[in-house]
Amino acid sequence: MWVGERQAMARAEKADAKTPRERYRTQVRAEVKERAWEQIATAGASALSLNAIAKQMGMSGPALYRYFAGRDELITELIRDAYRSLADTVGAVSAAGADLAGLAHALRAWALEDPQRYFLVYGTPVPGYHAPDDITGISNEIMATLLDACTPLAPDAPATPFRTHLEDHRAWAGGHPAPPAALHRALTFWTRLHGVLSLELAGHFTAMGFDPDLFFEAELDDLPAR
Amino acid sequence: MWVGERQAMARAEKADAKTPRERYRTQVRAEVKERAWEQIATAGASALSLNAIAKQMGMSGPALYRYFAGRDELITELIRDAYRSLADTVGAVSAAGADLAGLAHALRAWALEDPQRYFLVYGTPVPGYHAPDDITGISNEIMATLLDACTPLAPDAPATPFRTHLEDHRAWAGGHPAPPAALHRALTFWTRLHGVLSLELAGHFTAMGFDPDLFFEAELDDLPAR
DNA sequence: TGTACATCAGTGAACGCGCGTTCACTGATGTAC
DNA sequence: TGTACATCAGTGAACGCGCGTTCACTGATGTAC
Repeated sequence: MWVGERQAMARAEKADAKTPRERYRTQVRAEVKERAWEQIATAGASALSLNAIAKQMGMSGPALYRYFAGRDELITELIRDAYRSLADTVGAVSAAGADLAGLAHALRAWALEDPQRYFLVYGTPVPGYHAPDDITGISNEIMATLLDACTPLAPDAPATPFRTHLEDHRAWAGGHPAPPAALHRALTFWTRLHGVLSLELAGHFTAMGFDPDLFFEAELDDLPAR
Repeated sequence: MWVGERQAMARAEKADAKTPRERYRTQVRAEVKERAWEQIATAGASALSLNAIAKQMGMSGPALYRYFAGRDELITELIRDAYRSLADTVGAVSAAGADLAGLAHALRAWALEDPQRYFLVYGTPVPGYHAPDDITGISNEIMATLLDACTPLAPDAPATPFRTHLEDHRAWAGGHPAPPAALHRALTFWTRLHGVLSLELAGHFTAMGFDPDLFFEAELDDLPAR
């Protein structure tokens, strides 16, 4: 899409509280991110380049500095959006009354939709990089959804060393009233699904020959006290 | 016993009976890799740079081309070494008679020793990169060790859809005579431990407050028919 | 309503950087007679 | 044993590249009177 066309589209949009310039800004920002995701999907997050995005959009490199303070801000924004998207996805499914299995399928669908987006959230960390604080909030939101789904299950689960440990270390639950067994179940749900999913997304199953869907389903059936 | 031991012996033989120049060569190659690992641990694999390594060793950049055809060959070699190290670690523990829990602890220790090395094997894949074929062999070796450990357990496990599916899709087991339930158990062992481990290594537990050791132990206790 | 001014998107040139990689060359080490 | 030659490690200059980022500037768009 070339520059004039974008401007024309922004002008054509009506009935918004925003000024045309503001609408144009958000639109360009969105397209920059769009191209960024494409680039990440193609060559990985470490290959993301502002200049390449600009070229792809038919603009010069420095133009993007009107929209992002720099490469780091763009990446941070993408990570934030990824978390946000996951939290929304899982939150919507939960609000629609899904059980744990429903959450699991939603999570898997979200991951398969864009594997590199999943890895931006749960993949190999870059040593030294620390995500901004507000992302912790979104992360807690996701956890809260899991806890909601786990709380009604098996309230009389037996105590174990880890569960009693969790009674004293439940800060991460952010005040959620889930019993220790539910906390444990949420953690297990999270880590086990991440285990299957990340290996599947990384392609470790492709050469092995079995059906990832069936394996995922089997792992779901084994979730404790589903 | 298995193929791995003979290969290890062959490698040990190869290190013998070398001319001084050959010994020097292997020594420099080893130091290059050493620095490479340090660099990866510090800034991640995508930041690995031949010139930086050379500078760190007090040589000029082009000197390294005596030892490696280029950056790609070095990275491939590092990945191979990582797989090799994991296969040897897990193979040695198995040869010493460890059970599944023993394997799990060895795996975790190996991962914690150098998280970025773990991620080089099981972390975010770089789109487009394909590991050379001989790595598949090492990967199979690791799987074989897991299968060895899983085979004697619960030979009369009930059939499930996935287990019957595995009966027809067991090529990845490389002719290993494990029954379907053992194949399933090996896969589950692998993915579940990867789930806990990779999230721990990526630092997702640190802000949560609970003790990763206890969680790992709890996950081990939940392994089916341990 | 038209005019004057302010705002802002986008450009092109430029800077400095570090990268991977090649090449012709020097000097040291090993080898054969 | 010493001498002549071959091998090989390492250097420094150089190439081309793409990156992030800054800067002064042009033109278009919005705003106030």
